[in-house]
Amino acid sequence: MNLEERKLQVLRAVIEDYIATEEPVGSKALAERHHLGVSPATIRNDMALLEEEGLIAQPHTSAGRVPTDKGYRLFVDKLAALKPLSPAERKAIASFLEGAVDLDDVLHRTVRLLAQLTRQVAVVQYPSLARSAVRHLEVVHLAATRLMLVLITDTGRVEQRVVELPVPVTETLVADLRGVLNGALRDQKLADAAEVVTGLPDNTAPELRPLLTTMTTVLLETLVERPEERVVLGGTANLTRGALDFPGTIRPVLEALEEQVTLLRLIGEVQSPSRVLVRIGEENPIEGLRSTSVVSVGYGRGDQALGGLGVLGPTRMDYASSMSAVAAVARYIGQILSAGS
Amino acid sequence: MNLEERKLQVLRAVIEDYIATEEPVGSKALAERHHLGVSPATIRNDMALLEEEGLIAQPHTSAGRVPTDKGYRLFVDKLAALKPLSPAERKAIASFLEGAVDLDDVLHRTVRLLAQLTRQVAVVQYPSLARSAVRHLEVVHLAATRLMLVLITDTGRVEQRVVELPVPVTETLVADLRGVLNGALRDQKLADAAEVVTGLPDNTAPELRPLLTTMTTVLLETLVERPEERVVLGGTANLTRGALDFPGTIRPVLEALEEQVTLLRLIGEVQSPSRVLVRIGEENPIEGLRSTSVVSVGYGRGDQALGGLGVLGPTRMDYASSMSAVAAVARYIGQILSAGS
DNA sequence: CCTGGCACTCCGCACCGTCAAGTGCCAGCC
DNA sequence: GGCTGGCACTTGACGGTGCGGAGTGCCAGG
Repeated sequence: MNLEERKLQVLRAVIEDYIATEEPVGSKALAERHHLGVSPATIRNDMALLEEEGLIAQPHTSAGRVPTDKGYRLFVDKLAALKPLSPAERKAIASFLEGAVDLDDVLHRTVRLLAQLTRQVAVVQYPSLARSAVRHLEVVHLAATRLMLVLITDTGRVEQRVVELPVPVTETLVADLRGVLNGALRDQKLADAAEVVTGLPDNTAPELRPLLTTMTTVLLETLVERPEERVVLGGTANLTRGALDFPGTIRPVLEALEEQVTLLRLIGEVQSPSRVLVRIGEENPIEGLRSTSVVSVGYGRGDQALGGLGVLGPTRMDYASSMSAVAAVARYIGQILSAGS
Repeated sequence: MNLEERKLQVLRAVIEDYIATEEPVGSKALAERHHLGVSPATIRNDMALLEEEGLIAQPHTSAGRVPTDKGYRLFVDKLAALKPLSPAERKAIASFLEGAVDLDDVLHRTVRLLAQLTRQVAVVQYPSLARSAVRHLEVVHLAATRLMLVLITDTGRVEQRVVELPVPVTETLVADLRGVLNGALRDQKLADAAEVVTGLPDNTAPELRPLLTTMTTVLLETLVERPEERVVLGGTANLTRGALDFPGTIRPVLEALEEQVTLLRLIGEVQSPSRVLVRIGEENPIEGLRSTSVVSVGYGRGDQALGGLGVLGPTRMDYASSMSAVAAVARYIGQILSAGS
């Protein structure tokens, strides 16, 4: 085995031991636990080289080595073999998710499952409204001047909005409205809905127009221009495990996790369902999460991403397991949402 | 001022100082900061008596005194004057909550508001389904053998459930069903819905019966027998403040907060909207929350409780402020839900 | 019944020496 | 050239020690 190769082996060994023990790892321990076939002294030389390259670092002179973000990055890119899930884990996924009664239920179960599987903080995004299609649009006549618009998507999301009208409307008018809206929007992607909707009032019977204009305004505003993206969070108790323990470190993380928008940036950015994205420490876009890593992936039907999900933990985490768990769960969710519920 | 009276003053002073400083408070400090008109020596005697009664305790010999759960209890019952909110706080409440577009939005804003106001963990329960009334019941014809039941309550909750049918149904049949269900259930309390619903199939046209039976089963099962009570949680980052800092203490709390059922027990138990309930440390029904206190109250329309909300923090918390904040927010929510949205 | 004084207790902190782990470097060896 | 054992050096962790301060309980006197 040549030098380059062995250096990588050493890096892998350092990372694996560090993940297992949470303590800086020294040359002697490495030589014992991994059969690299060379002496501690040689390993020391290799480590010195790795340190020069910025892949590992010492907390202080004469302590063991600790992987740097850059080291983890190399590890994830080149060295981490995807760890297939154990049969027990596969079974856990299946049994955990079956029996969910609706979308809320599916996603809440998912987040718990992920948190349990990876022993980390889990985040799951609701299927993006923009990328869902309209399955049905219901208009409910709550009162003379008050309607409720209920949007049901093909991913099972149900969004509602109350609309106050300037003038009273009759039940038959509402029925007409319902017909027009459904006819125009059914099976349309919400992303495409904007133009369909704006053109609507021009092509309909005059008596419907004022009403239709009001409704389309609401539709546009609440569902298209400012689509409500939601996320579910779970497993925060896992933050108290491990090196993130002392309070100064946990705090900014908890604060960041309270912001919906932050979470969305974390896992909601467009990403393909097939590629797991790993953000390590400083690579993270969000201040306060610079000491954590995020493993995320999109889920969806086929190659089309409907939303994202992922886990968050200390940079010192088991990337291989997390990546495969996240990928597996995303596949399941994709299937469930395709089956329709 | 007689002895009994002064002892209580001393207790109050101990609690106030302890809350402010988070450190055991000694006789000398008390004599200086509060003008009790007696010397430290006298206060020492009083403190010895208070300690005998179990109201305060010393962490160790020759340290200052710390209030016990029992001490806090007495304080809350007898000594804590309700602290009226500052105008700034009132304004914050109003501006925070106005502009909410739907129930989800109202409750999410509420939980953030409470967390911010009290600088503690906040919990808000969705209006109980059982105690809400049906405003509208929509049946959506998704596919030949698949219907979606959408329940809209007078508190703004929208619950949906997909129902698979054994046989295909026509659109007109669905319309009839919708009519029957709405006619029977509109404005009924969900708690009373069970008997109304069970009697339905007997009194309708024969062609509707099988369908109606299926639907009523679902209705009963999902909405009446197992009504989904939901809660929103916020401000967990506040746990990292103060004496709850070291990780061993924070962990069980975070774990307890992850359980929906636990949260429900915490604030969802029937409680009148007018009486603020305070549970101090060991009084808490939930293992893992024995080092925290919970301040909760019901909110609703008039005297009828629709749900609960509250805050959770270390036993060493500002009970007076928390109680008034919780009460004030509950009043607001009650109003908003009564106004209807 | 309150007060000042006093002896006592105990924690927190700083200091210190020892220990073990780990390193870098060097000379020697294959 | 590359690996190895040996060795001197550095440094944090740990346990013991001593001191100062805060706080107490008790007592005698007003």
